[in-house]
Amino acid sequence: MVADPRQTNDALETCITKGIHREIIRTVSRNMPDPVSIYELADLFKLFGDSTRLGILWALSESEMCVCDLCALLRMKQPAVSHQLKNLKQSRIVKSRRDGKIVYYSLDDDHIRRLLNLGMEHTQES
Amino acid sequence: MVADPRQTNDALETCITKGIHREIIRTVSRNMPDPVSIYELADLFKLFGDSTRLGILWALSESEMCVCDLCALLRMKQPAVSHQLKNLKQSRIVKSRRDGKIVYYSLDDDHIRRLLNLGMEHTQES
DNA sequence: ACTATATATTAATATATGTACATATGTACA
DNA sequence: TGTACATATGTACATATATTAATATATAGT
Repeated sequence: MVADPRQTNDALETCITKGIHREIIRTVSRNMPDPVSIYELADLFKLFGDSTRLGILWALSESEMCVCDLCALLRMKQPAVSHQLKNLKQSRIVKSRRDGKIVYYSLDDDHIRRLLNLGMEHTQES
Repeated sequence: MVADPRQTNDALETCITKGIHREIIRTVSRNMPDPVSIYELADLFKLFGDSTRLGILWALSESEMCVCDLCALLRMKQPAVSHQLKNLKQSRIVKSRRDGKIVYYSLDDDHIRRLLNLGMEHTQES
């Protein structure tokens, strides 16, 4: 929960020693995204922050796959996979297409793949 | 919780109709990162998946700031800020330096800034 | 229409996570 | 060394989130 950064007038008095870095606070405050954007971004990352979903996402970054394939690959129960796919689809991280009985899932756009790779770069480097 | 994708032999039998897309599963399975990497990556993204921390991170992407500054900017209680900074620091997302009584925090490396921007790009575009 | 299979949904429970409060630690300065 | 301030930590509580099992829906083929 983030307070609205556009109303920081009295917040500047929060510090006991009041005037510390007032200029920085004002400047940063002007450049902060609005709270709604922060929320939406947090919701995006939240979905990346679970190894189950991340496994699904990584798999889909390699190839379009059906639910059944994902179950086999990740050794998960089908309802669990469907459940996570639903979350991911609602946030437009993955998309699906149906071919008869089978529903194929894939990443919604290339940002997702780039986020995965960039994140992995960071965790692997140190 | 992700099962070890290197042991998918019998998992291939999970589907009732057994042989669906066996080749895809084998190929993707070979390209999956090991489970530990998936976990670490999930832990990274988990920390991005909260609007409180994301506010802190965005602020720090604009400028190095002390705890007190962050409290004022985000209108949060000091222990709450410190608590999140501790999490972020443990995962090497932020780093700190002390100057007398004051501890300054900043982003640990440029991957973090790029992840923030890339994520924001994705949420803003649709 | 009936059956089998692939996927989706629902509800219950367990677990993880953030928050708030009290308190502790560390640093500077008198 | 004693006081004030900046930051850190620990615990309890509330809430969010994942997981599971049971069940429902949708589609294809007979």
